[in-house]
Amino acid sequence: MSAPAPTVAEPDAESVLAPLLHKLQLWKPLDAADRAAILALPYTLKSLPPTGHVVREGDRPNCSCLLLSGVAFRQKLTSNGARSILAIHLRGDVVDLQNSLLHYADHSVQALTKIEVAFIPREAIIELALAFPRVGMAMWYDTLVDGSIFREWIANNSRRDATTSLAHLLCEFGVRIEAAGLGDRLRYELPITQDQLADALGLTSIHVNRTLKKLEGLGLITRTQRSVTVTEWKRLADAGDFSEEYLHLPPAATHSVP
Amino acid sequence: MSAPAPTVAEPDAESVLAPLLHKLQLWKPLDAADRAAILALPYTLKSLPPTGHVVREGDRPNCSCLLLSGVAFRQKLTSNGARSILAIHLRGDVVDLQNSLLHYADHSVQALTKIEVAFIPREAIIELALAFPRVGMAMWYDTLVDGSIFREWIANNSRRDATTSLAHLLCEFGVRIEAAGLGDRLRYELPITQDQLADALGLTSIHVNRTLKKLEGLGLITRTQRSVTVTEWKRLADAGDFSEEYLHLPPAATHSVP
DNA sequence: CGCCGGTTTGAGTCCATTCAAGAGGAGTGG
DNA sequence: CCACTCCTCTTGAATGGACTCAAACCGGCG
Repeated sequence: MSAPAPTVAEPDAESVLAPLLHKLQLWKPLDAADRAAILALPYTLKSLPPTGHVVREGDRPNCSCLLLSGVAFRQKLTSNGARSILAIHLRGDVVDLQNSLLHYADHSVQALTKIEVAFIPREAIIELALAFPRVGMAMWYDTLVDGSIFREWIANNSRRDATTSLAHLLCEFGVRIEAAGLGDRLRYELPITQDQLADALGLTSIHVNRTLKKLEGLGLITRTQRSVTVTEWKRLADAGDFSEEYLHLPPAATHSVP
Repeated sequence: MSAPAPTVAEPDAESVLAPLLHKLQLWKPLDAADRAAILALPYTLKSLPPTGHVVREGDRPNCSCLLLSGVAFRQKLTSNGARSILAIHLRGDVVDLQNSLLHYADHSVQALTKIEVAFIPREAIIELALAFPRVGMAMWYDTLVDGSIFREWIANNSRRDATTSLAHLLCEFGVRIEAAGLGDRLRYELPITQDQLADALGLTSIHVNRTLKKLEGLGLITRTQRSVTVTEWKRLADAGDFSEEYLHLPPAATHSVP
């Protein structure tokens, strides 16, 4: 690990971990030393094709994994062979703090699209958190927000019908894509199959298909190949019982939508 | 909810916050200074009757809340008037880190039984985490484990049928009660109504009732008034697709069961 | 004793599933 | 450029697990 120098050590070193820095600063300001320490984290780059595994359930990983580009998801398998998708992750998300810090992977993390990731040794993260407590706090906050989204998913998959929960999920994607600077909540690309949507909602892909058509019929969304475009935000949010407080985004992270 | 005024440590201060210390040391060793700092946290005691609110959805709490005795739960309401129970908490759990640190309560926390809680000002927790990074790490770990349980609940409520998910939940209660030193996984008291079980599983109380009777008929459990006793651990765990890795308990925390 | 919250049971209904089959696109290789 | 294949999407019909509605049963408690 190199010393946190104010000058650029490597031309692109800073830019590679920049998404992490951006994410951690969403909630709490960090000073120059904090920022330098984050950017000085050691890492290994890797590229994975769709369905490639970042980590498998049951592994004992010793690296965390920062998602640099593309979309990834967490999943768990049940004994009856069904799959449950637990979370969807975008650029800047640290997708494997949980498994790495806890020493045991209670779920898998896989690429949804082609992704690029940076593997960061667990020990480096622990040292960072101990030496720079503000950074540790920031990562803790990130974990708290993840937990908030998990809670919303429990309610979404337990107490909302298919139409409502699908609309809700589409809203969440829109807001998070916007917050990550990857698009507009009103018009974003969603590179996810109906099969995967079904596993994220606890439904069957057949019913997801029918529900998508229903939302389309209601004029809330339009669809093209394997992607969904939201056309009526307000009505979709109402249909999905969606309000974004649970994402705990700072005001600056989202644009106001009339 | 208003902030209870921090009180000066009393003679029995150490024993009051001891459950917190015990919980935080489950995963990582802490040194004497760390332990002393935890026990020196300011707090206000409060007792709540069943259904009493620790925090309400939409509040902006400035205190976290440590559960000293009794059972509490987190819940969210959906627009159709349904309730989703997101977590059950036992002695030693810090039940409101999420809402307090994130400044906005995305869900409510309520007493299931009569409970005793210690309110701890948010600022004191933040200062503790910054001044004693190992303690900050320990709290972060605790949040990570909470997240792991949330994930399991997503899968449980999405991809398991009523019989399996109920059996799973009964197993989780048993292991956690045992780990908290409150009883034996083979024979524990469960002060929860079928209505509440239903809201935790995304079912109706009527169906929970029938499913409980089914498990009883299979000889996996026996029931008395408002409490459940597990009689056949192994078979219940099999029926519930349960393995306790997701609880991330240290080996010492659970007794081996033949 | 009579209320009251929780439990139990029955009968009918419905949302989502299963089963089955066809249509559409994207990529591959001849 | 055209098969050919694979994967996903789409649609229909029948089934089923969980729900709704409704009523009776309990046990604790004022």
